[in-house]
Amino acid sequence: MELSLKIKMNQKLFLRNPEETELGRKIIEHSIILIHKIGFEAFTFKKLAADINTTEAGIYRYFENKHLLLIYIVDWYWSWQEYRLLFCINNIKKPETKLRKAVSLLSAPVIDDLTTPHVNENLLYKIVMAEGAKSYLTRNITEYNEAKLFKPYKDFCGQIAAIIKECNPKYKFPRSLASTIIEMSHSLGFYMKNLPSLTDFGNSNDESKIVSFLIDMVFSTIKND
Amino acid sequence: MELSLKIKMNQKLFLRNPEETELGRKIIEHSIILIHKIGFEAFTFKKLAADINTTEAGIYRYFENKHLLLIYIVDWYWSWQEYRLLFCINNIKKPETKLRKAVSLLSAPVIDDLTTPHVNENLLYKIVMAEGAKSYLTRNITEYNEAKLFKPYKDFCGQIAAIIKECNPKYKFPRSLASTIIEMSHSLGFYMKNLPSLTDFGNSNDESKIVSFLIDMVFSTIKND
DNA sequence: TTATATTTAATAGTATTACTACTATTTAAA
DNA sequence: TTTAAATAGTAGTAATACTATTAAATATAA
Repeated sequence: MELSLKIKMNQKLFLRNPEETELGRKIIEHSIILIHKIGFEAFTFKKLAADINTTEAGIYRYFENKHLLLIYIVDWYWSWQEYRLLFCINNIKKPETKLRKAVSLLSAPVIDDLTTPHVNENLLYKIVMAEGAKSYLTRNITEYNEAKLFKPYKDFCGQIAAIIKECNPKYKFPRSLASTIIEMSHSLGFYMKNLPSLTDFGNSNDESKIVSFLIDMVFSTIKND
Repeated sequence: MELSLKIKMNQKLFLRNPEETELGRKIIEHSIILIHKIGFEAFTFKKLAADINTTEAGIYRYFENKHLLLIYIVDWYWSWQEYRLLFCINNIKKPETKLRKAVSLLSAPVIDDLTTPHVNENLLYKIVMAEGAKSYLTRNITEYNEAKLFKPYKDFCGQIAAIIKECNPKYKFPRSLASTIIEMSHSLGFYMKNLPSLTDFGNSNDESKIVSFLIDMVFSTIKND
């Protein structure tokens, strides 16, 4: 069986849909590789153009600027994570088990999903960890939010919040706890590698410790009622 | 009584100490005002120079680039918060009370500290909320970390972790929990204003709800042993 | 088929940014 | 008073983030 996964993206992210042409797909594929390699600050459309044998203007026909391209790939990531989450908790009845799986999913290092040929999820995971916050830390946040550009992240947060509410319908702060889990699963992964003294894990590179910390915190919090 | 608070900053942050000259203090004062006004991305040394009647090159004599200036003011903020924390928990014996005070300190909106004439702490608090993560989300993180540029943030985290350990010496993840509190007190404040559906507070602008959420989470977590 | 739109792409520009090098001026020391 | 050290200003440059113009390819209509 050969599957190919396609995620429908918000039209306001691009001038022309990169999914629809060979050049567009190459832009996505190589922007992930290049941002991972040199970082978002040093990343330019000119360098990307050189990598895929097109011109700077060629890329501007797809994306208005590099920030919207970042939001595009970050949105793609959260949509993919939501799909993965729903897939992996399907048929599970116990909400506690679902929550445990969700936390593991977020903290475990990602391996490349072969149903998406032009997206390397492992690199994308690292980009979201190191640059993801920059997608919403912008002066345009209100405008972008009104255009629903942060919907995938919010939807994912909503899914986790719903599971938390299943575990304890009386718990007062399901959304805040959900964003805490999501945010910290990535932040602690970043800290562990770069600023290990902000964690209790050294730079052990052992993500299972992040899972232990978060699971303990989450279940203590929602059971304490 | 007239007090004047001075924080000793890491020498590697600057080429010439901005605390020591009138121009230097103006650079700090107006960079805070300008970054708050137009955001870190749009902020340039040229615009700052125009604001304080000097030249671009004049500012380059103090700071190598705008990113190091950002780290400077963010470092200043965390050093100041640590000083505030130690001041406000002084003479308090019960570690639980200390922890409660610490969380409130982090989430409450800051008012200008008059002992620091050239720093507007209220604006600085907003900058750290909206741009603070950019100080360490950089390709130079390893180099900067080796130069101890993130020490003030780590020290602050260490103080909170120590209080957590006082509350429950057996708790396994004091540092991770400390960074969670610090990170989320700011993130949730930002979300509440900009992406309210990621919280349970609407855009009520009521920071006391963040405090309730965090206090409940922290004490549930450390007591559950 | 030919003429004419329409789409697509490459070239060559511009304003701004992030610096650096050089020159002039002021201040301080010998 | 001379000289040197510190400070400030001017004028550049390479790169960035775009935009406007022009050229080529493709599709459609007469």
